[in-house]
Amino acid sequence: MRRNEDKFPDNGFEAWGGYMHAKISKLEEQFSARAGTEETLSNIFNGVSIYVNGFTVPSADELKVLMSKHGGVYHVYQRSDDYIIASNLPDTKVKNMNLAKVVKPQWIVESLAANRLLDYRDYLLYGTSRTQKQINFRKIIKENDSLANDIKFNDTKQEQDLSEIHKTINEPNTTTSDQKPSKERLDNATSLDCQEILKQNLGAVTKTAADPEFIAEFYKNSRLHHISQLGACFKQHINELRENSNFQFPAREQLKEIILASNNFKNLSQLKFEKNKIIMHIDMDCFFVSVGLRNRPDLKGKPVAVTHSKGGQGRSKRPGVDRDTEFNLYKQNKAKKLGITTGISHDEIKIENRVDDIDEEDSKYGSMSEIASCSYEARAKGLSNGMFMGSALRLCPDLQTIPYDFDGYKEVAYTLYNTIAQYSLDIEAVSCDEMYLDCTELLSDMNVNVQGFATILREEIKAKTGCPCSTGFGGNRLQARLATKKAKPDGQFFLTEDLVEDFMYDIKLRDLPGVGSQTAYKLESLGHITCGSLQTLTLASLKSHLGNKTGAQLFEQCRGRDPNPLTFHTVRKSVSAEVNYGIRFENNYQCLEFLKQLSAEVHSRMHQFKAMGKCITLKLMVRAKDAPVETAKFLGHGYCDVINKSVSLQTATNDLEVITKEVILLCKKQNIDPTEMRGIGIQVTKLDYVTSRPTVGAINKFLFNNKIPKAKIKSEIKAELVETDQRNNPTTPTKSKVSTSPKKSPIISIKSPTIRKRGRPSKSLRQPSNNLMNKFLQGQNVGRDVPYKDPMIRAVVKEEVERKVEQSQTPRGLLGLPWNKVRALLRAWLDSGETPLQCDVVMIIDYLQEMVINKNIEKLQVLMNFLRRTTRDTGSVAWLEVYNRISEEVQNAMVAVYGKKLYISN
DNA sequence: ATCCTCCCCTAC
DNA sequence: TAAGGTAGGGGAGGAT
Repeated sequence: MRRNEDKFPDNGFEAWGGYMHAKISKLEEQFSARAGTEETLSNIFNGVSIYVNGFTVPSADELKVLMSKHGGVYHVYQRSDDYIIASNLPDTKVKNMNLAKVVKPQWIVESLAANRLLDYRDYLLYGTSRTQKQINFRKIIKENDSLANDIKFNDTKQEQDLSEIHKTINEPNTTTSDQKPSKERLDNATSLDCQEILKQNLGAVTKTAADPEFIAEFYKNSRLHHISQLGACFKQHINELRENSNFQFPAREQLKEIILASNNFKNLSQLKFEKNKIIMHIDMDCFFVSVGLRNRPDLKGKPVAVTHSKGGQGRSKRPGVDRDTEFNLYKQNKAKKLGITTGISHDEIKIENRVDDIDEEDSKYGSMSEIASCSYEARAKGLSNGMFMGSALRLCPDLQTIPYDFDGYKEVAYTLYNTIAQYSLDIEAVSCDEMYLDCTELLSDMNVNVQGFATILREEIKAKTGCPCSTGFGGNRLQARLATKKAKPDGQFFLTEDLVEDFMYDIKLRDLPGVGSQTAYKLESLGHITCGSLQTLTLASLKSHLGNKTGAQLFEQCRGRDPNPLTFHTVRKSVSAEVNYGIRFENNYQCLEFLKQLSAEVHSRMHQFKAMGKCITLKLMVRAKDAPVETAKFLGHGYCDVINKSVSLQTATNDLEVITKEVILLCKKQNIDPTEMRGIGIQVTKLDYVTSRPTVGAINKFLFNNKIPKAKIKSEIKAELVETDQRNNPTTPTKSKVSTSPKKSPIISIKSPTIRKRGRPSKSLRQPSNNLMNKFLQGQNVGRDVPYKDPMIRAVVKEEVERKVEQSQTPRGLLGLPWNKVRALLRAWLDSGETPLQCDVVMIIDYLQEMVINKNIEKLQVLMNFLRRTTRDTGSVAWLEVYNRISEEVQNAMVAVYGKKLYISN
């Protein structure tokens, strides 16, 4: 029995042990009861279980009946081995699901028609057909055509080449066992393409970054890449759920009913009203392992690790490898740094720790594959995530390894998030397997106590995903998180207010979020290991040792306090891609090609997030002077110097050519021998957001070709902001010329959702408070009788203004241009006869709304009249639509600002 | 004072 | 063999 349960003896929730099972079996009982009334007609679907996702034809109910009549199983909750029947899935779902078993309902229908179970793979919703592999094979050739300058394939030629390649591959004695295939083989190949294909299919050559397929291959296998991508993905998912939700949660009602219906559960009702906030932290237990064990129940209870390595001995030593020298460099560097400053890089400590774990002789040639996740049984033997397999095997010779299952992680994470989302959307996504939930409102609404809710939720998650999780509760995010740590594995813990002080006293500083090895080391050298001990330090002292912010944060944290609220909506601030593995160039050409590819990767991500950026940073890892050329870890980066160089553009861009050009320029400036490079990264910051395709619209072209002096724009924007700020601060006298109703002005910088639902600025303004704003604006007839006296609203206003000031440091779109210039631009745009682009329209709307907000009504009238006349003159329907939309949005802005539409005279 | 660049640190 | 990514917070120190 875990300690935390001892602290909370019988409060009835043990009875919940079977809650999910009860719920599921009840639903399934109903199903079989109903199904049982019909006789079984066939056994076509014997051994097949389905889960229906969304609207289908036949409907879920019909499918249910069909399954039961023909020997199959219908699940109300999705289980891991279910076929998922769906006719279409929303984009977000598609992104987050393992699509390998998402099947069209036709599969069922046609199987019935054929009176046998057809191959589901022919009915995959997003399927790659079974012949896909061959198609890909040809595609490689086509894609690489540009490289094969002189040789063009026609179809027949392709066939010949392919069969030749197959022949080559299949001849046993031609496969080389060396690191490289024999030179002659490559020279005999008919083209560069064939060489590539040969290399790939022989598997004899390991891909390095010089290979055009390397980035894709690397990312496909990189755990860190997946962790990072999934995390971002679920943050976005929550953003979207919140934007599209009506904040009704049917699961709550369901739960309430079950609670009411059952005597067993009555004592779960919340007896007292919890007046403080209750934050819940949910974290899956050793996530990767748990997901992997779903298919390997035989390994449950054993020490298990997820890794690329198969667990066998590492290969024999490669020539040139000198682990001692390399590890010593890390150690020396650490010592050197410690002598001069307390700062030590994360990486070195990480490596150093690993080195410490390794018995020199034993592990000199052990596998350097990293452990992504290990089970609690393995942890008991001293293993930890990130450890090398070599040292892990030494500590735990019977360690079982299982491979990665990235699709599985995604699927489970998706199920996890959607399960929680049935109860509340006050979720802060931390990563694919971890989140915070503000359940204050939820608990009082459902009239359930904390432990009861935790039990229900954990049961439900386990039932749906097959994976255990732990949850912690507390008055703030820090407490919730520490509670989870105590609860693990597969437990729950409520850190109540009265326990906090004692609880914090023994918490290790290293266990505080934000305190990593470096900070912990510094604190340790100050003589502090635990929170209790650190509480004796003064705020000033902490600040002087760790910096202002970090010091202040730690001061609060070691007392169990955490002023940071949950953030439900996230706005991305940078986009980057980096590869520090497999970087081995032979010449400048390969390096350049790689830079181009990596730029394309960043560009495509920017495109995906609709982001434009102003600042481009290139990060290079270069072999340090004394480091061995051959790294200890196969194709690793080894001991390196790191260089960061950035360039600030005048205008935000999402243009691939611009990015590539700047990146190459930055790289060339460093003048580094490409053969010494070990890692490359590209980051884009100072983001702006667009709604359009990255197509350069007419206005963008205009802006791009007519570079506006930075200083000028900056000063104009600053002036504008000062003005806005003043108007929005009730205590500051307003300077507006057209002040129709001064008391209403504070609300105006908040653009109503209808005004700001598109366009880049809306993104930055759409913050957690937006929901509040939404409700407020919808419920209150904005502009009539402005209730900004409400302190809550005022706080929101202030927040929005501050954010606006912060976001508007950079000029964007048309803002900052004089109105007559915009008029000229509009004319040129209309005259050009080009189809209006969404991004341009949004920019115009932004500009005009800005005029409304600035009460620049006269100039606005001129522009609107001009726009109306010229639109009429063009006689274009597309333009008429554009005009109508612009007009509508401007009117909306007027309602928000003045409380009424101002009709612009002709 | 405030901003910018180049780091470092942390988290998953 | 092996797949050492990525985003955000923050600090030091120089430029303005």
